[in-house]
Amino acid sequence: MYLSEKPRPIDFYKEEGRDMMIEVVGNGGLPLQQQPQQQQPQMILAESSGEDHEVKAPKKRAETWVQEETRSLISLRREMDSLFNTSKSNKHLWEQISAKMREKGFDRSPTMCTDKWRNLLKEFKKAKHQERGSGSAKMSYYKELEELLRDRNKNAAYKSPTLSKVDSYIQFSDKGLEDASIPFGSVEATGRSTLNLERRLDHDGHPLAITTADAVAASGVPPWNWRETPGNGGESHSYGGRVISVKWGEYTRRIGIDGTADAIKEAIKSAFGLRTRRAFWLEDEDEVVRSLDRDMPLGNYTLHLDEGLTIKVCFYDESGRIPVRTEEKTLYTEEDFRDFLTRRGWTGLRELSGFRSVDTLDDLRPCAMYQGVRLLGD
DNA sequence: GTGGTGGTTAATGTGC
DNA sequence: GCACATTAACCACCAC
Repeated sequence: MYLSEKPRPIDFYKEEGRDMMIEVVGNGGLPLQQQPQQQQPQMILAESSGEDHEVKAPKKRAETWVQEETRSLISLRREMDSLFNTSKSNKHLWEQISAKMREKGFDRSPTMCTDKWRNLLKEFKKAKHQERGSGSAKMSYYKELEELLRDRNKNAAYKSPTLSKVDSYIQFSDKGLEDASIPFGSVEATGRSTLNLERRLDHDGHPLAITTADAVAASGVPPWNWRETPGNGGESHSYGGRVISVKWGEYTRRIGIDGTADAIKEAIKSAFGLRTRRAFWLEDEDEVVRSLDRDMPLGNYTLHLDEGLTIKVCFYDESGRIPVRTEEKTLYTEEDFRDFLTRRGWTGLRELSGFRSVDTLDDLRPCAMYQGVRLLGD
């Protein structure tokens, strides 16, 4: 299940010189990221002994990062923060972060991760200067950044030439946003926000157009992509329909269930900012999995996300005989699997121990090592 | 050469 | 359709 209705992010992998490129797998596979057909760039391929092919492309924005992506990035960057400052080059670290992002279902190249991180820091600083102590919504985006920077400050071993500059921004603490129960998202202190999805649903006459927004508003925490807009920040509507409480980790959301099953799913996805393909389900307090429908019992539910199936994939050089690198890949759906194969120009996988060929997700074995299988003649 | 940073450009979203 | 806001992507500069 892919939870975004938007087209996949256009990932112009940029390796050197900040030129836009398309990542090409080293063993001659198809580009990992492909251009939409309607906007095919002029390709200027630069062969470099079996390495990446560079592709110049007109500037094209990738899909805007959603909350879950941004939080993953911050989390990963935070985990590796100590490594960043002991290394001359951080390139490989960003590659690791990018790889982990992909494992989570987010196609973001190292450069995209780097740029996002830089832009986040810039926004963070800008917001602090402009909205010092205002308790604005934007500040809550950066609570985790603030914590990271504060951690750095505490860490005496950490020495960065830019630390002093960064630190000049982290003395600020927005008390209105210190509440750890507010996990993420843009929080307008006085009211509710609107969501892109909300408006889209509304225009489509979707039965959950109001339910989704109001159920989330009831939690007081709109999803990451919600924007504050003039005219909707003052009033707080209470939702009068059937509402369940859904818990995911430490986060709890109230979800309106007066719509169809699909609408309820959308509401859950919106409320938690879910954008990956991972399947999910709800269990009640007796750990009974409940189907989503308007007649489901009211009460408290726990959200469970599919853990996926992780395999190892060994990539070979153009001769197909010399292993070049190994990647871990987590797959959630058959569609995920097919997409993974298609991007590399593979028709299936072959298990290295036993040489069993696999072309469906169900036949994959967790943690097993595979190599790509191409069509004969390719 | 690389990373950090500030500033800028431009694609895209949003409101009217 | 236009104006404006947001933000991904890019550039230039500096420090090391």
